[in-house]
Amino acid sequence: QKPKPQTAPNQQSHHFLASSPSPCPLLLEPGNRAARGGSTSQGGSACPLKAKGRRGRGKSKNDAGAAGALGMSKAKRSRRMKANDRERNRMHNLNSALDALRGVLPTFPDDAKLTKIETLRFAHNYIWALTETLRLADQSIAAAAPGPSHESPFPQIDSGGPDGLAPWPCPWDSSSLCSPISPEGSLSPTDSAAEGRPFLAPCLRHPAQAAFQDFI
DNA sequence: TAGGCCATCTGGTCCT
DNA sequence: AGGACCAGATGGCCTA
Repeated sequence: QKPKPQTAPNQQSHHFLASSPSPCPLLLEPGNRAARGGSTSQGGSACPLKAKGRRGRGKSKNDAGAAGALGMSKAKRSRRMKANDRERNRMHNLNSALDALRGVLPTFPDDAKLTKIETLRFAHNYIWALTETLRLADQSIAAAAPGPSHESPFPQIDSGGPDGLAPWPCPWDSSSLCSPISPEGSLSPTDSAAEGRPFLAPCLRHPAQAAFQDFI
């Protein structure tokens, strides 16, 4: 395993929603990912063909493989090549969406590009964090102005979704927002810890999050 | 050199 | 039938 620099795995969780010196409590630590290998020069590039002057990557059966020289009929080969083209396009679209997602996540400018899995995990945790922010703000307002007629300016995300979704109780004590790590979660917060990248751990009770989990 | 990350190819399956 | 989606395989690039 590649030794990842370990720097306070739960640091960002600890100053999450607190008066943090960081502009955003969810920022990934730049040192960690800056040390990660690999993904800046080629990974997720909008145009992979530009990578190191190579024309394409990986297997090139298109040229000499099964779809090429082997006994594949011209029609079949044509279908295969078209399918390959669509698949390439589909993956490019997926990567574009991933790039767009990276664009709205708070990271340091000089930070290394998030990997795909990091992007998804980070986005998941970021959403969770924002949700918690809203919930706590709502709690504060409710405490300041108690009354039956109180109408919250914030969505009541944790008390039943707007679309009739099941309640979204977070399994962790809201007073200690740090380290809501669930070892059972397929988002593998432990992986993040092992990598020295302190992502906020997921809250997987909401159906949308379950779907997100499936997606990952 | 090993391991991580990634793009691409490919065949199978499901959907329209 | 054709396209979308998926997962496995393969191999390149990069860093420690």
